Amino acid sequence: MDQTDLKILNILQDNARISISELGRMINMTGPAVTERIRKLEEKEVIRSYRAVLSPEKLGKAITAFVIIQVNRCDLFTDFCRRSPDVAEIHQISGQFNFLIKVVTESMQSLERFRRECSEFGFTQTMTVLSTPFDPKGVPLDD
Amino acid sequence: MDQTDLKILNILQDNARISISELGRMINMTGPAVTERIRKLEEKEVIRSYRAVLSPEKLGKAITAFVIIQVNRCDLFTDFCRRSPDVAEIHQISGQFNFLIKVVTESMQSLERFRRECSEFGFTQTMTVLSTPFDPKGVPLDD
DNA sequence: CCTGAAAATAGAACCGC
DNA sequence: GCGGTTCTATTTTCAGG
Repeated sequence: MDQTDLKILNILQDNARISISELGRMINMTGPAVTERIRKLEEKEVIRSYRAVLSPEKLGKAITAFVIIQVNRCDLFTDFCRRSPDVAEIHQISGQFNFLIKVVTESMQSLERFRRECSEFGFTQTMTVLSTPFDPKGVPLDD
Repeated sequence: MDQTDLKILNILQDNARISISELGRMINMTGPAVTERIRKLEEKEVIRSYRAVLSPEKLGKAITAFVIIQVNRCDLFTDFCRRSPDVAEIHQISGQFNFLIKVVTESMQSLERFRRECSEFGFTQTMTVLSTPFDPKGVPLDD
């Protein structure tokens, strides 16, 4: 894991669809050398995946919210979240509440429906997202 | 925005580095047709970006936490977050706390340092991530 | 890590529906 | 508008050094 790898990661983090040859040009390296480095970074799972980032609002999901919840049956709740199309992320956390989940859903109605389902598992608190000042950053890498 | 677009989005959401021709094969469409649809989806910003998803832990960022905070000077705080390398995400939220931020940082020490900096802006509460049962899902699209 | 040739792909122009 | 075809330039892959 050297400077070159960090450069590659920084570029792919910003533009996952760049061609290998253009990436190579940017860092003065030939295609095969870049390909091999990327292969190793994928193998070590430094790179986990390549994803297109979509706009939920333009796909009928107007509401984003974070729900924290205090549950007993952790496995059951995790399974419920895995199956729920409204759950985008789930994290087990320290503190009074033991899960924080990110919900992306159609409307306030569907959010409320979801929250009610959740309350079967424990006490919840909902924080609706009003705005997101800037797009999620990737992992900051200094090369 | 039809079934075909949804199929394309689903595929790119899962594998942003797939070749246009393979994508075309998967949905029985020629390359140029796929390219044109993707171009329009990018233009409409249904597709916002293509990103490589990296493992923070494998890049020296062992700790993830969510911090909620009650601030008065919103702009100042947002600028602070924009500049901080520890802030991965920021959301303005409803409720007692008005911001929720996702922090990805080296260690508990650096998290505590960050939290102290934050407390200049207002009352904070930190929820450290213990585990993430499953990787963030994309936007669920039924085609 | 580079080179070089073969295979695959992407992009542009154009056609028909 | 929509997608298909063809042709060319570029890219990717794989062998070998």
